[in-house]
Amino acid sequence: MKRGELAASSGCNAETIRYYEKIGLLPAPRRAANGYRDYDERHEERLHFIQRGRELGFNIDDLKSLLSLVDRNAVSCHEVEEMAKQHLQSVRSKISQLRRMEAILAETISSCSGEDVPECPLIESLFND
Amino acid sequence: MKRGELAASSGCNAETIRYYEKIGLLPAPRRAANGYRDYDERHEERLHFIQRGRELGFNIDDLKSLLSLVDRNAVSCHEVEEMAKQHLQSVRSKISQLRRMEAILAETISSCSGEDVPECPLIESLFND
DNA sequence: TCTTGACTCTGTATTGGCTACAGGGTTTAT
DNA sequence: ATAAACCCTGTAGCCAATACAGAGTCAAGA
Repeated sequence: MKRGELAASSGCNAETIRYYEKIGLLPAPRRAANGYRDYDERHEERLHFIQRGRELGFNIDDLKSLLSLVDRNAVSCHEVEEMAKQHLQSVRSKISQLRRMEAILAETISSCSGEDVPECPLIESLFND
Repeated sequence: MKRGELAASSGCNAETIRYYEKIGLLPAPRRAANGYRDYDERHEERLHFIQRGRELGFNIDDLKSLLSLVDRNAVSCHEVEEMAKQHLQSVRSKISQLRRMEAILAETISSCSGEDVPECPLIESLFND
């Protein structure tokens, strides 16, 4: 499986795959005679893991730890749980931040006359605390 | 008002103030005899505007547009409303994405035994699906 | 008065997580 | 046979800051 094929099957950008290899997230695959990377299903699985993790907001270092746990073949459920809990907390705080933003935006928009007047409540809400 | 004072009064990092000037978001202030930047209340207000906007998730370009409307002294409420609406939409989509993450994380954590077993539901949920 | 520390100046490098490009080689389809 | 589409490498760029190096300036204490 060449890089472009893995990219297509995973939906991951082909350059990103090379990047993941460079930073040590995805192991370097064996090379075909022509020098092309040759991936197998294990790479596919691992890339999928990485993609899922990224979607869920784990950063590269988180994923390195998670994958090192996997690689040791001695996954301590407890360690993983701890990371996930911390992560859940940060997700929840992001949600509440965004909710505040949402409320303010929605409110100021609703108070907007939509006319060509110099008094725009949105602009004003940005100036005045 | 020197840079450090503006930084202290606004809570903005002093380097960030210089950065905002460099990218044309905050106008260059006049210089004191010693070459130090000398800010006035107008800079303070504008920086506050920028900070509020960034908090609300507007990016630098958004803020440039908003500030150019302000500077033209011809704020069209309608233009601003459009930007805010688009932005509100993106905020809402971020929220719903995070909600999904939250649900998956919460679910997998709750299915976690917490023991030192090699079958970790969280890890598995990242591999499978 | 001297000195020490805190500030300011400039330009540049670094961060994270990619993405894009330049300049070459190879494969595939027509 | 040739053109398009892929692959290789290394490097530069993106956003929104942040940090650092090396120099100048200022205010307070000994």
